[in-house]
Amino acid sequence: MDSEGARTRILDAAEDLFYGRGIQTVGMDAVRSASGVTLRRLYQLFPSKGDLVEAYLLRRDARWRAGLAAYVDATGAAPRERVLAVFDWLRGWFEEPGFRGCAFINGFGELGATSPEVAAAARRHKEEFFRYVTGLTTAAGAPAATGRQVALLAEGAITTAALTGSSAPAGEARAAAALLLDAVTARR
Amino acid sequence: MDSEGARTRILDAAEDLFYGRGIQTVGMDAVRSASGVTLRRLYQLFPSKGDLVEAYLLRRDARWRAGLAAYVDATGAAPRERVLAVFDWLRGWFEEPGFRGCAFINGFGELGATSPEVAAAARRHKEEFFRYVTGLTTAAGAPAATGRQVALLAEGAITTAALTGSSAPAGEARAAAALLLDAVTARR
DNA sequence: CAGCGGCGAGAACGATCGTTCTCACCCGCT
DNA sequence: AGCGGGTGAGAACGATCGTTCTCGCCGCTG
Repeated sequence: MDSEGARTRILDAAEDLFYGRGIQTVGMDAVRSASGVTLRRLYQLFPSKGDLVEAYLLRRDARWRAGLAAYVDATGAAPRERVLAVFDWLRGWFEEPGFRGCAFINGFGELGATSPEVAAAARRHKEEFFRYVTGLTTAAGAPAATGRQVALLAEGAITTAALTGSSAPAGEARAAAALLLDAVTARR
Repeated sequence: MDSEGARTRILDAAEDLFYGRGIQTVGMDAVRSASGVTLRRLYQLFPSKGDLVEAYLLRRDARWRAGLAAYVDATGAAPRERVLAVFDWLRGWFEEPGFRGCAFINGFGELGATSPEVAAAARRHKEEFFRYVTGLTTAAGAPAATGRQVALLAEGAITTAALTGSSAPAGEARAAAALLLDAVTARR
């Protein structure tokens, strides 16, 4: 019963439930029974549901972006291929069982209007993602505007994949990104 | 108190509230007091909250797509400019006060996992939008794949504009769409 | 050994929400 | 005039949820 283990057990359960069913839909009791922890422990570690939601989003943001960066780094390819690797990673994500879109967009749609914390977490996540993609595209010799356009393609692919349940948008977005990159770096 | 007038008053209030604050956040009583209708009338016309939500999404889908199509038709320009007009219309939408992203993506994030009706409505809406955009791009001489890519750009612009509160994504997506169109129709 | 502080399990509380019911009232018909 | 059916306003009901409290138990300290 060390409190560190309980913390991650709780966060694991909360992530499964919040991401899979929505935040408002799952009650604290569901988190408790899924994590096997007692209700008192849960409230000791996360004094309110808002705190738990914030911790869930924070950890998911860090993991998501670290996973993407690790994949891109592992390709070790040329700058242009590193940009396109983002979409390969997205395809893999889309095909994971239980994929249900971007946790931050979902959370924003659900609570963005009523919870400033959730709205801010979603904004930070997208900001960091845009910054990361723009870093990749400028390394490939494209202007910053191209980075934002590539990020828009990724964004659209994520929500479209979630709605349609297909991973095809990853490939379509990837092809569009390649076209954009080539159109803009050809003048080197 | 004709029932037709009550119906639209209720739907107007429901749209304001559901879109502005989220579906689960607003109770039937809020819809009642905002519409000025009695609770009994409300349940006569919409026997359950799910029915009201469905009607809200249905009407919003029809209005949204009709507004877009009317704008594009009013430009009356060449096929290529008709595609780009979509993004001009999006910019105008983004700048409306109270803009909070796509009602269907928000609803899907909130209830997609628990309400098959909401999920289906969101899917139909995006399908119709993709079909419309693809129609515009094929009229401009581009293959169907380009249509889907342009739609992905629009999709990404919508959610990014909602999160950042800026209408800039409309312009960035528009420029990217122009590039895609030109790259693909140059070989005419 | 006696007492005490913390823990697990779950009941309890107060608020909210979707939905239905009560009750007084008014309208049109005979 | 009298009556029945529908209406408006809001109370009431049952369920759920976030949060806290109770109670019995265990291990530690003097």
